[in-house]
Amino acid sequence: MEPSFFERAWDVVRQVPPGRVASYGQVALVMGAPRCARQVGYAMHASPGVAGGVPCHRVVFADGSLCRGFAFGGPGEQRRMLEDEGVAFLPDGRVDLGMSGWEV
DNA sequence: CTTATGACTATGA
DNA sequence: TTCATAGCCATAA
Repeated sequence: MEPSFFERAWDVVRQVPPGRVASYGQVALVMGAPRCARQVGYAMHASPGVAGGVPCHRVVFADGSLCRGFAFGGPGEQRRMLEDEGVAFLPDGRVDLGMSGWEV
């Protein structure tokens, strides 16, 4: 059985090390679909979660903002998890992609 | 087969 | 700077 688009997205997100965040477009680009950022977001929604090996909380918008209204345990929970891993946040409430962005 | 939806991104005002 | 709109494409019905 071939891995679905979602499973590939999960595989890429799974490669994101702790303390780093990747944008949906970044994940899509790595998986070979630079125009499928939205579908990556869909995959995160359908992801098994951190318990399933998919740190979807490390996936943020291209500008570093997080998805509000959708959290694992409650609002602000995603940000708390990232801060706990050492991700740098800006006073605007966005992630410092230039410092904690997923870069090899 | 077509239509509708959406955890996005880029662009314009 | 923020806000609004268009385009993009996989999945579900």
